[in-house]
Amino acid sequence: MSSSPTRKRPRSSGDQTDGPTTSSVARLRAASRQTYLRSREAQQLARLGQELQDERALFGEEQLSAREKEDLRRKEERYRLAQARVTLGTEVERNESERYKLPDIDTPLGEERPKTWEDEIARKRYESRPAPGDEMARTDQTEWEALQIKKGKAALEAARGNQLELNTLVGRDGKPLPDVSKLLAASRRSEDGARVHREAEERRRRNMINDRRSLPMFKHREALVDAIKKHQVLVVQSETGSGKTTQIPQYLVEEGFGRIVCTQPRRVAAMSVAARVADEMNVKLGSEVGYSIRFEDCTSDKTVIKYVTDGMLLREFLSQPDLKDYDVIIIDEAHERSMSTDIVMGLVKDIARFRGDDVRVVISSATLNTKKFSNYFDDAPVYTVPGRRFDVDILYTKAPEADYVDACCVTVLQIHAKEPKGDILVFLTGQEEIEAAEEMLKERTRGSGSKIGELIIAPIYATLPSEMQAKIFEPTPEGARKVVLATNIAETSVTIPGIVYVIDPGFCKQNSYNPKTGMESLLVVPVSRAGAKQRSGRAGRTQPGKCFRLYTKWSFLNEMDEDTVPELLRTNLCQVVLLLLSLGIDNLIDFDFLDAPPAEALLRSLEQLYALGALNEEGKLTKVGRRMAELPLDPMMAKALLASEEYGCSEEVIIICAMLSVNNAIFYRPKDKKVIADAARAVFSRGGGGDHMTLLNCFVQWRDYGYSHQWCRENFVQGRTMKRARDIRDQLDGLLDRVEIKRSSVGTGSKVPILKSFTSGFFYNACRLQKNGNYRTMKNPHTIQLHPSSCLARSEIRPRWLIYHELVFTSKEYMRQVFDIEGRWLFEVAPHFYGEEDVEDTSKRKMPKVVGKSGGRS
DNA sequence: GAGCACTGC
Repeated sequence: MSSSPTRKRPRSSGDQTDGPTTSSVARLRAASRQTYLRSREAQQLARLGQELQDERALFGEEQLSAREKEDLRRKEERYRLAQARVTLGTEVERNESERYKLPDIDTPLGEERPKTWEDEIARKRYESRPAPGDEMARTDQTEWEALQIKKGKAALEAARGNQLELNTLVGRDGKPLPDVSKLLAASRRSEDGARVHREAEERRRRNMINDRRSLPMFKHREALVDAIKKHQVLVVQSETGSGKTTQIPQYLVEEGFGRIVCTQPRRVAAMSVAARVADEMNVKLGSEVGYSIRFEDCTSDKTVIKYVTDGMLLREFLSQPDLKDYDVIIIDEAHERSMSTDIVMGLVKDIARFRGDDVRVVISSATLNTKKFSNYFDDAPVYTVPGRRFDVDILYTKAPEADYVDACCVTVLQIHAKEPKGDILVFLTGQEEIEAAEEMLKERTRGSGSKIGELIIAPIYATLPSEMQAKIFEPTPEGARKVVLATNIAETSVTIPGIVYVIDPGFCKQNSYNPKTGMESLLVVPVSRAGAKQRSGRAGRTQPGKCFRLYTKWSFLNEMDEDTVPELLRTNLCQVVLLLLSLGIDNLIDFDFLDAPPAEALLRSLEQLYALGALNEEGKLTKVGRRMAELPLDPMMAKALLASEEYGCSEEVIIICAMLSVNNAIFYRPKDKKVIADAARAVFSRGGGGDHMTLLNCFVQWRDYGYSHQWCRENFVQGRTMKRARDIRDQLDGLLDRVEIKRSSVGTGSKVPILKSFTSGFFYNACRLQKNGNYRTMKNPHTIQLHPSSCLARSEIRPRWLIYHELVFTSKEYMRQVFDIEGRWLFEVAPHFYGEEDVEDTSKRKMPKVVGKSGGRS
């Protein structure tokens, strides 16, 4: 239709600054998708039934392996249950008494309540945590992380093209094999086993040594070590698969360098790389080689190579501003430009000057744009090591695509029909699109099952429960093809084996922060050229691949940004500013950032910190500020926690802070069980107090049930997320002494002190009900909506005053995580911020005036 | 009356 090469899309990056303008095409698309999704829900059950029939018809019982049979049986059971549920359907409320309930655990006073199997599991899990430093310390990680490590190892091997190693991690039946260490333990039971194991172990070691020697990095060993000896700061540029992360630290140790720290942007990477290096060096993980991540320090006095998350290293600056414990600091994956990496680089640049020849710095990046890093570090030399990856054919469309979800499905089907064997990875922006694409693909492959091979559809996004995420790692059966529908989680965080084709529509959801309004926006924007390259690279990990870009080459060259805007330039800086101040960096405007954030964002952060009492009039850190900086929380939450001491409810407040820290991923809401899931959730909201008390009730109930996984399933709560909240709660609990907060609890039924504590931290986020039913913020008057996920969005009564946890612009300007307060609390907790006249109950006096005026307002 | 990319301490 149009000859112009612009692509139709819901919102382009240009719209961001123009405010919430939506093109009519996008509106229509959104509307039709809504309708589609609604009708889809009704079809869901019928489809499951159909699926079962198909499966029975396609593969008779005799062709199935034991595992597939088991799967089928489960599916049938699920179908039976789902059908039974539908007949109950909307009568859930009334039939409450007939539904399955957890056994009553109330017991007479003074009696210990009987141990249920959940308790037993919780206890075992707890007790089985190995001490730090244990071999292959698989400590208190979630299944997801355990899986990730396996995957990380497999990916590492796959990147080296070593099929043998891969097979030792994933068996032929697709089940991940147990750890080497577990195999070892098992085989030790017999003499024979011990011999078999020894031989296998020797073979494995020989292979590993050969592997190390065959890495591209190996040829550069001497030159690289020399360069590091010669130059204080060295930038190493190399593609993934060259072995830089695992090899450089080993080379340095072999050459007699002292203690080495290497940062990683992700926890799992730090753990899996450390495990790999310990294995290669034939030492116990946690001894000479270790890792340190939040909740888990797996290092010892002997540790010479330590892998840490960049956020962790940032925290280390607090206790050791010159990092004198380390002789070499390696900043890996610098090209990702995570917020912590950027700050760490700024601080490392500083200590490099301060410490002089006593420290070595290596910046490691995968992009070609290493010039920037080099310039930043006073023209440090760049050492380039070629990577080892396979060619990827890049294909563009001739004309822009109007509906990229549809275009993705068409491309998938084309690949499936015409291209040789190999799995497909599709990048979409979010859960909604992934679900829509999944449906579309299922619809279109229905009935063609026998003509072309089976198409296995596997979605993956961060909030998908871990059991379902595991599907993407299952090997594709012979004759079938797997298509993975992913968010940008698959760009960096997750590596999926066997991908040969990548489909890239060129969009992703990106968060950006507006310091003026304090609003975050989560909008669909075009990816950068660097992002597109990253995506296409996912096709060439194990063999040559193809990448289908659903946009024109012209768009790629002319419309896309070179690089993704660094995170530091599009986030709320309060926490960063507080950290830098507590490191004694007072003049933030002059701090040497790789890319300096807008001065406005810095000023707004300083203003907020001042309002919270973290700074005094001179902009110097106060005692309150120093205590706040100790807490791994957003300053507002940190303030709420400090205030909780006064209100005698620190126990409750740390729970809520922990629950707020895990991102909106607590309540799971399957499409086909919305009603039940919502009902389960509503129970936690009884007793009022908004979303904050809902979160507290949820956690407390989970705890009362022995942190049971079964309880989570019953209540549509994500166990993985709760586990994380518990870890954060425990960490905060451990920090209470350090920031001198007494443990205190208000017990049940008393919510006012808790809400007042949060008001002390979040008074800036107060808003008031307008006559037209909307809410308007107190500062920077602005009309905002209650997010539909809030428990208050459903209630009949609209509270006069609300405080929100965060403001996010998606389709509208929404406040998320909200609780109701009394206006006078604002004056009570923040008299420096609100006048008495701001918060007095003006309903009687001013109402007529407001009514008269409200017609012409936004 | 209607919705949540991804990390990290």
